[in-house]
Amino acid sequence: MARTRCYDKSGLKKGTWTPDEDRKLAAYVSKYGCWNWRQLPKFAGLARCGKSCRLRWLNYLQPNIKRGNYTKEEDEIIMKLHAEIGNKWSVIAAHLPGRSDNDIKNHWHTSLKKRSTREYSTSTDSIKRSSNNSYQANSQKKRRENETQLNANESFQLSPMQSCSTEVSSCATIDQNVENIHGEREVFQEEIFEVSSGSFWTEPFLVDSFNTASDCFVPSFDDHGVFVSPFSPVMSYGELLCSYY
DNA sequence: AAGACTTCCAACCGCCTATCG
DNA sequence: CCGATAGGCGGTTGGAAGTCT
Repeated sequence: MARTRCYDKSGLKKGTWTPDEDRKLAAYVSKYGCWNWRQLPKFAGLARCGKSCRLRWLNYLQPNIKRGNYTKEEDEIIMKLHAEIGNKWSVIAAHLPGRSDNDIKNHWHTSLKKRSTREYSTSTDSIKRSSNNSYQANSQKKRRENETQLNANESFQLSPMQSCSTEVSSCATIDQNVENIHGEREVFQEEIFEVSSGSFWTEPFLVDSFNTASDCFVPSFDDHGVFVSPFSPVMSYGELLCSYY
């Protein structure tokens, strides 16, 4: 399922994320937020590109992310929105709290697309019958699309999961105890990236300070070293990792 | 049992837009 | 205005896992 691990020309790692990388990223973003995705991996001790880190965080590591087990209601919402606005996965994701656009996209391509095609083919006859009203229907649909887009944008802005800045602020108010990750102190290859001298915004990430208390969300890990989300009611990242490792 | 084929999904890639100096 | 940089999005791919023959 996962891609093989390899390194690109600049020495950045590609492919499957290891539990260790997940811990580093989750711990860093939970504590400091995503202040700059391109610089972040450097400070988090990751040999990854910023985009890769961002994707990993948004799709798997961030709090209250849901995995698998789409409900009937969620399926219907996806089908309905897709029929209205097309492949606007981020907009659709804004209507499904806890679901990432990538996850929804995959779900669409793997199961809903076929279902949609089937339903479309069975309803073709009725569509033909109603073709006389197609012009009216189109203009109504366009209006709906605009409204949907506006609504989606509003909820997108309000969603704590979607914006970087809200991630930072919300993360900064949740309790942190990174020392409990894997039941041990996190040990990084790079002990200290730079001498600490000020606020987070000017201060490079001091990895060894994980054992200090702060107000961030803590990605906790159970005895087996798997991530346990304190938020997800459906499937924690720990459950996901359990299925892998 | 084993090879071929299919399904599923994590992750990458390239493009677009926004922001900043 | 323009170029550089960063974030975000949608399309696509690689490959493990499952199923079929």
